Amino acid sequence: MAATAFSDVASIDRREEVLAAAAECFMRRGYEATSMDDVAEALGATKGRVYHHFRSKPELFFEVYRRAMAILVNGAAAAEEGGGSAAERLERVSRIHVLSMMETQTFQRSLTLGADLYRFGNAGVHKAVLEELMDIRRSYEDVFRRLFAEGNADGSLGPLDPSLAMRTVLGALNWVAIWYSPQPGETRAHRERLAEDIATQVLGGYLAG
Amino acid sequence: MAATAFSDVASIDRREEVLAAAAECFMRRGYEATSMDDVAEALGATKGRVYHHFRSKPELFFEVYRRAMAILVNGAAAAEEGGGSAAERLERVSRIHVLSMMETQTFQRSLTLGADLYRFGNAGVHKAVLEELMDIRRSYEDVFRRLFAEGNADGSLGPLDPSLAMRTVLGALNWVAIWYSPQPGETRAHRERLAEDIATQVLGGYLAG
DNA sequence: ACGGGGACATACTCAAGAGTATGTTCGGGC
DNA sequence: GCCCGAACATACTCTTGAGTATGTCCCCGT
Repeated sequence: MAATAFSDVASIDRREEVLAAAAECFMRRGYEATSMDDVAEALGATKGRVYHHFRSKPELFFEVYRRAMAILVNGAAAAEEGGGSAAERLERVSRIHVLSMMETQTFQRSLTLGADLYRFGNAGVHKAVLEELMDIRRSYEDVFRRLFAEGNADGSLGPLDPSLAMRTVLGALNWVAIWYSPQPGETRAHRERLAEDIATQVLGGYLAG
Repeated sequence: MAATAFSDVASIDRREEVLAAAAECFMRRGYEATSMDDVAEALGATKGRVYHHFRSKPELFFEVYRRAMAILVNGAAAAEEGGGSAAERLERVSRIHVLSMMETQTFQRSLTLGADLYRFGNAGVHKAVLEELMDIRRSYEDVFRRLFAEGNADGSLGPLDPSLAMRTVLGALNWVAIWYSPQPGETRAHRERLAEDIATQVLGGYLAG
């Protein structure tokens, strides 16, 4: 049983490798431009391995997307636990968000690709799954919307339209995944510092003044 | 001669139609997923027409990109002419930027696609052209960088890192092209009002204060 | 009125890529 | 020691799509 469990873990790791390679490829070439052979080549393997773990290209992509969203949702939940004013919680959530953009960049990039895919997804990709993915996205965005509304109520944030504020703030934060490129010799402390700077600057205009 | 000139104008318009259709397709499906047949179908024509005006798919895309950048560059130049403090000019440039994101959304979306293409552009697409396009982009970003630096000097903007500020602000502004969807019955006045709101909110955190 | 070229349409070629069908290997349970 | 299934690799099929080659229409100058 222990051996079986160990084997399962190893198996999961192998699947994880495929997922990570796929995220890398999707980030570099986009969804359509990425071939299953590309993913396999990034693994030093062949298509057989990829198709062994994932039924199809859309399913592979959806898993990458789900993983990316899970990272964000878990991060936000952890950041909200500490309590404090809406502004304080918003600041923590934003910092973790930026940190995720930097440290799991390849996965996070797939979020934009997924949104594009949904916007006018042609046939082939299952509408239902995309709908589900967009729901996850929306509920995550609601975290920000709610925090802005709360800040409006508790006075820690200035008067504003929560939806518009959410969009501009998330825009600035998400953009990090686009321009950020990890520097050689960079430590986690560097990234945390950068994330703090960015969050502070971005939220500066929304604080109660 | 007048007839010839008139004919040229008509000819240019026909080319322009292809360009606009291509921008629409690139926005909806992305670069790779867009086929030349898609563009033709959007025109109610065939590939023959597309290839008559543009040598290849990359060249077609590059033209869309160049057009998008030209709109931004011209807008920024016009917005800067009025003079005033760095903060005032920055506010005007930002407003026009957002307005362009909304009103020429299909073209503006290609900018992100182009950047992605450059990041790890595989063979086929000419590296030299992409390099040129990125130079245009960089010089446009320099407008913002310079305005932040000026604002730092003239005291109209708070102390900040111009490069980081440029990235966060442009992130928030560019994101508009991603979520914005024109509403039926929407007028230009609505968009100008929205652009003003967005620019004001985004820049709020950077003003001297 | 006619010859030529611009502005397309039609009909191909050829390669790439998604998905499949069928080996092959190798470790663990009996 | 044998067998079986997980975890791949190999070798196909079949469609899609970029690019090309060629035909057609029509307007414009001479």
